[in-house]
Amino acid sequence: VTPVAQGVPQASPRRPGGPLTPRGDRDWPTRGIGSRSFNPLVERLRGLGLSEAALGPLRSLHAEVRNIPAGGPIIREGEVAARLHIMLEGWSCRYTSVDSGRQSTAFLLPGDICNLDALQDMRLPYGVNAMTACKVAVLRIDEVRRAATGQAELAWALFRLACDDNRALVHRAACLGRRPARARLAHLICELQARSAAAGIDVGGSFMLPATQEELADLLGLTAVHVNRVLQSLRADRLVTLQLRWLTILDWDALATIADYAPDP
Amino acid sequence: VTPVAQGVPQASPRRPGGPLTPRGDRDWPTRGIGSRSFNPLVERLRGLGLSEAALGPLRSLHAEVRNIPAGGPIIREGEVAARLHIMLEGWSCRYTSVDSGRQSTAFLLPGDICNLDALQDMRLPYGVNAMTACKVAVLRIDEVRRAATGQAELAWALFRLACDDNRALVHRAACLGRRPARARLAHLICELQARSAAAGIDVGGSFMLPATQEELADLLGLTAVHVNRVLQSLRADRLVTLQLRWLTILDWDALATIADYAPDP
DNA sequence: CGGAACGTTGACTAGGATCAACTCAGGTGG
DNA sequence: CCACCTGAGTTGATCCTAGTCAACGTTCCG
Repeated sequence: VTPVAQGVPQASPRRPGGPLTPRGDRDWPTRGIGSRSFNPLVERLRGLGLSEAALGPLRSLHAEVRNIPAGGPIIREGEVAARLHIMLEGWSCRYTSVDSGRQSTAFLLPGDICNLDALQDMRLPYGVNAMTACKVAVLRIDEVRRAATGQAELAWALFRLACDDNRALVHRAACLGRRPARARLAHLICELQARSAAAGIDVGGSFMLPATQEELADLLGLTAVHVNRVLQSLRADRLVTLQLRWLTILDWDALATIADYAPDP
Repeated sequence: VTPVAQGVPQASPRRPGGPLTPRGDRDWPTRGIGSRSFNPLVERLRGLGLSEAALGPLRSLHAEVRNIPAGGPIIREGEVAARLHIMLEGWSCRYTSVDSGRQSTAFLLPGDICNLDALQDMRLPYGVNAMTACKVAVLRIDEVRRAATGQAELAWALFRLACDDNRALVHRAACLGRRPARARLAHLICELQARSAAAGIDVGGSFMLPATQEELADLLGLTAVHVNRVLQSLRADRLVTLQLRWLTILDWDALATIADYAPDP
């Protein structure tokens, strides 16, 4: 075997210490319940320009906060979800199992609602898994429904959120169906960079990417091995750096070109 | 060339006469406007169990009816859509263009709303094309918005519709990302059969499938050539028949097994 | 120390794309 | 009426992207 000199720093899978909880802890018996009386759904909707008056009925709702260790389930697939889950901290992914593995349909970041459609039908066609240690707000669906009853502005805002989800899915489907692996990965990187920046958790062109290569593969409709290879090629082309679960974009323009990435304004 | 005896009746692309308008007419100058004062949105929402009282505000809306010839555009991609489109007759497809061709995200049948999310953002990331001659109801978005203002039950129903769309998209993404061509096609056939049956436009195991192989390919994330081959293999296995744009399922169980199809109850 | 999880790399395979040719039916225009 | 064109379907040959299988390195952890 030739001692390949890549020229680009290789990824070292484990960071010595950092913001990310190690993946090893697959023991999630303790989901610490730190219940307070604050409500992230209110914050999320306020961000959409909802009036304080419209938010009123939600205020009284009690949100439980759950801590889920990395790798733990937030929502089990096929579960009848009696609760609405909202990401507070950490990353998770929404996935659907098919015969040959799983397909992720979204990465969920702080502020994202895991199972919005459970308000309409509690039988979910997907599961949600924590990719890092997560803090998740949990509200009882029946309570949310009750609070929303007769609240037109609120219902309209939820409709809005569902439409947003919709667009993201349309986009993802288009990528999965018609784009080669390199473009898909490049696009994902651009997208996550933008989302991290929007969430204010990036650091000048760099951001934390806690996903395993296998988790990336699940989202991209590829295998982990192939994600690895494509990633290597992006590294070789000096487009990105990924080490210690921290991704840096070296050449945004080139990457965006490959990705055919267009941020929506 | 050997005169291959397939044993299975080959598809003959053109039916002599039937319900389907020929694809040839790519001349859509005349979009006959037969405006009446009826409202399909009301019908669609009533189907969801909305009360008559809640439907009231929508009743006054004026719906225009447009006739679109086969192949014509219902909504142009990238258009800023000032109108909501609802399928009345015929089939259309919602697609998104990407560098290498187009990806369809849904086939739209009578009753389906083409661009529900336009109520939230009129800049659409997709277009809609008529696959057969279509009759489409058209409502002005600003009017619908105005009529919906303050109507909680109505907004909630729209939210519901968006969530339904959402599930379909999640499912499609999973298929695109993780299933081989044969399973995708088989699944699509099962799905369309079910939708046709639900719409009451099937005839005992058979239904009209007006889509071109290229249009199927766009939805399935394949090429037309490959769709053809897979279709041939399904025919050879005596699972389906497709001729004159009329599809018959010969062995539902086998097909559903290949497709891993599970109808939602 | 041994095992688990993750990343990396190589060799090989296969599913689907690409390119190209040909058929067939319908429509058009000379 | 026929020549020609177009759109759709079919088929073969070939290529290539991505999957599969396998081995190995590393780090972390019990």
